[in-house]
Amino acid sequence: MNEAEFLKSYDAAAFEPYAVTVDLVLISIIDDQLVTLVKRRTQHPEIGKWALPGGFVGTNENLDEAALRVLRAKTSLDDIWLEQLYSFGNPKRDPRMRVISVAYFALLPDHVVEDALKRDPDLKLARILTQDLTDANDCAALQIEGKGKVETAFDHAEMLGVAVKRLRGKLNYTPIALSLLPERFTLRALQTIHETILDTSFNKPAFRRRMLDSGMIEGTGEREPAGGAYRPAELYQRKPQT
Amino acid sequence: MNEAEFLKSYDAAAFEPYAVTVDLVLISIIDDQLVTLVKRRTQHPEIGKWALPGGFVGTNENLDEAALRVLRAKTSLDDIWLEQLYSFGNPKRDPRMRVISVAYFALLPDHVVEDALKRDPDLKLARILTQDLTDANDCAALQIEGKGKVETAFDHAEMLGVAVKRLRGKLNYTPIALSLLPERFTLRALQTIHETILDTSFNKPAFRRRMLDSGMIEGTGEREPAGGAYRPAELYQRKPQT
DNA sequence: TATAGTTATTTCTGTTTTGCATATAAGGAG
DNA sequence: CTCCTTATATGCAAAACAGAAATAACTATA
Repeated sequence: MNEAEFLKSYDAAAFEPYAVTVDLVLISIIDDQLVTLVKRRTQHPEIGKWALPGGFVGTNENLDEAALRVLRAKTSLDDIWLEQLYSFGNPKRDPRMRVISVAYFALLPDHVVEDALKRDPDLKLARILTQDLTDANDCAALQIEGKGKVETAFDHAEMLGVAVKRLRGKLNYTPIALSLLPERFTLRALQTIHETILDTSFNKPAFRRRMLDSGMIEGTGEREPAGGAYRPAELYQRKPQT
Repeated sequence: MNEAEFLKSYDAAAFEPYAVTVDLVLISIIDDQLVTLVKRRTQHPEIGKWALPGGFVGTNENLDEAALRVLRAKTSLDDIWLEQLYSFGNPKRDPRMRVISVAYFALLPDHVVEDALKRDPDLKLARILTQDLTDANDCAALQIEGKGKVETAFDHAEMLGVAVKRLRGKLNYTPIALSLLPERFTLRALQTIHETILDTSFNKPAFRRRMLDSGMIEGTGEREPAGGAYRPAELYQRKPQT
């Protein structure tokens, strides 16, 4: 379609009934596995498939507010990091009508996930299978409990893939991983988070140095409660922004 | 607004006449200055202010296609790098109606800019003033010729700011800067591009090494045409993806 | 009370990267 | 042929980094 053809359809386009929605990729790490919150669709279209939580953008709220509202409905929301991810507007992405969806992306510490699962019994936890996420393929697959791969609704597999890629990219130069941990944490916990997200393993002293030198965290002189039969680790915390 | 209140307004929200548009931040570097293409608004609202080129998303095209169509209308488009930037949906951003705008971001080599200015005589070149772009402020100001700062329409200053920040962020780990250069270029030209975008200066041998080691470019054995009274530099080109 | 087992933390050492200074090369002008 | 300018290569010290090894702190058990 060139510019001239487009202009002819201009008025129609401007008033075609669009819907604008937000969809939330709510990522956490539980038992050293990358997981996300999904709901099973109970209606057509895409009935039976797994979908990200989402909702329409309200008349008087901006996009961030809509995302926060949906997030607040799912979680108790104390200090959740949330950012806009990408917008999806394929004309065929929803067969009912033209829907533009703005995907948002949040990281939840595990206790927030527990809370979310309690509040909304339809929410389920799905493991994100990153093997399917390659340079050539932006989509991630999901696995629910031991069931093997499950089908994802609409273009939500693509949203998941973009979220994981963004997460991986930001890990190196932002304190984003701290959003997955409680306020005080051990270096081992932080390293496990990094390793799970990037699907690699790191040398321990090197990782320690990298984190401390980055200025994102600082030691609190305190130790973790001595539970196991080993030396308790020091607790660290986020360093206030410079 | 909580979930219950929102649900009451649900049906209305779904069919409120939204418009979805794309706006293009078309960045180039001319005479060692960061510039972008803008049009002066001739109608209310925001009459007289400077706006980014944009257009409605058509009924049967996805967001990328809409952005490409608008870009194609402005340029001869041979091998332009284009990516989605961010979506803006403040309810008050356009007083006429609710408009969700998906901002896209492209880098144009200077000959493409010349072409664009010829095709659309309303397009003007504006210098991007990055001094106004700080950690606390996402907005960039514009300057047209020698006129000093000009006023920007809608939330376009914010779009510009986000674009410059994205550009700066990607410079280090992607071949994005090559989009601003012809196919073959000298290392000096590439360094000037980097310096202009980041508003710093680099050590020459170090920059050379960094670029060559990054694997993004490779030498072509050829030299630039010997024009000035000095040794002609070797011409480099983008290395095909590994 | 000692000792083994486990993990945390620090120290040490060699390697790689980086910034900068210097030297050399290639062209034109006079 | 000499001078001037810029490109490119080389050399070196400082800084950043990775990994191995040593040490510390704790529990459990003999």
